[in-house]
Amino acid sequence: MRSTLQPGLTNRLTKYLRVTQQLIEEGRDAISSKELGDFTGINPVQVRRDLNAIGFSGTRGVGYQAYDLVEAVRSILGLRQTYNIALVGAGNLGSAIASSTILPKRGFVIHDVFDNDASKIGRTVGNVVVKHIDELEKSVAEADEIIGIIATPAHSAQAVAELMVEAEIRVILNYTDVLLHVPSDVDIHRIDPTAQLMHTLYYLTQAEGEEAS
Amino acid sequence: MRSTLQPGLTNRLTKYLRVTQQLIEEGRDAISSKELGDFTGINPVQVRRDLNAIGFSGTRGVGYQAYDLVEAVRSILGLRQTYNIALVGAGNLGSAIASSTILPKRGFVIHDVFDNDASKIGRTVGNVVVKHIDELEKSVAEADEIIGIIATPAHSAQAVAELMVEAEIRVILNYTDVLLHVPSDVDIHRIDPTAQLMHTLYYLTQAEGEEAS
DNA sequence: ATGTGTGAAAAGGTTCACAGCC
DNA sequence: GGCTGTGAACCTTTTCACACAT
Repeated sequence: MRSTLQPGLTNRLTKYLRVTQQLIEEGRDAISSKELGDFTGINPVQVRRDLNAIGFSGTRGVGYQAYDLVEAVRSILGLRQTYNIALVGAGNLGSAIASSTILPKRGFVIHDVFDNDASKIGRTVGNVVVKHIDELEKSVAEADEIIGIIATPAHSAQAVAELMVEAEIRVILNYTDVLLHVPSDVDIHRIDPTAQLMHTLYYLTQAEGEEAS
Repeated sequence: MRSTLQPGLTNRLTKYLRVTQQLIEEGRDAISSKELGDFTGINPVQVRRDLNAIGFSGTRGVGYQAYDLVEAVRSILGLRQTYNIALVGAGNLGSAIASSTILPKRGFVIHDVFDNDASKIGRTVGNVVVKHIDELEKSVAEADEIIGIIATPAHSAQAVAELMVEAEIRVILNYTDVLLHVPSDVDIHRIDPTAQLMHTLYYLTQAEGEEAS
């Protein structure tokens, strides 16, 4: 509980956490810095320095104890509680998110799902019953939700974001491709698959131009 | 067409590109480095240095010309062609991805959709007819696809990845939460919303612990 | 042998400060 | 006034090299 960790470090720790959790599910026991590096795209030396920095040690010639590593990282990051999430949009995308196993595995629970389409209200997606968007503020307050997910058509996204801000949501995951305008104390994260594609394709096409050997 | 740009730079350029394209859609004409910084989370000074590095200039007191900026970045990154994509999984998630506007806007076309569920074959998602997964290799070769998206249930993901590798797909976008094991010349990108959440929540909860004023 | 731990050097990013053009 | 352009100091990350434990 000492001073705040650096942004880069915490970001990398979350990556180690996800990879290690998955490897544990595959039945793995010990994990090397090289493996963590391969799966996260982070340099193995950096991995070792990071784990060292949070006071976690491996055994030479073997690697790091997977289960202990997960516990160490979770306790350092303070990720021991679960967070309730408000999801807006009960279409294909919203349904997919609500039934995904990714969120619950990391301590996130889709606690409420909202839509403005009367035909969807009352249906069940994932484990929850879809409510009308008008109930958002009340539900968010009741379930103490600080995270919201926008999975609506693009044209509704800004309006939904404003409702969320009004309801004191602090972090918004935006699955649409519109730029949301919100106060600066609200964190926006856009899920944009093209970001990674563009970056990767640049190197792929570069490499093709250099066929010389 | 000179030497390869640094990874960090290309990565940031894609962010400027996305934000600028969106602002243009909102009718904007000129954009300041501060705005680009706010929407991308990148330091404004860094933004100016980056644009300078690719030889793009703004006008003092005004900012950067949005349309020209998009063109400059696209030509530097070589993102002028369109790429055909093979999408596997025609459930809720696959349908959502196939009908999303994000990909086409950036030059990506969902050209083929596959599933192994007979009841889905022949249906239309987005603009394309769902084919049986057995046709993947042939379709990928015909449409020259080097990008694949996995939007299946988790238990099929590894098998699909292997089919894609077999079909010479080079870049895989993985929407499931399994760790895919593939040869190292294949790029895997996992769409994981929790990465950003965990990182953000760490700072949010830290801040709460420091209520001192 | 294999994989951690760590010093030292180099590269990349961030921040401050300020000059210069609209 | 507003915002770009850039030098200089500083911090973070990457990489090389090698000692050391199992």
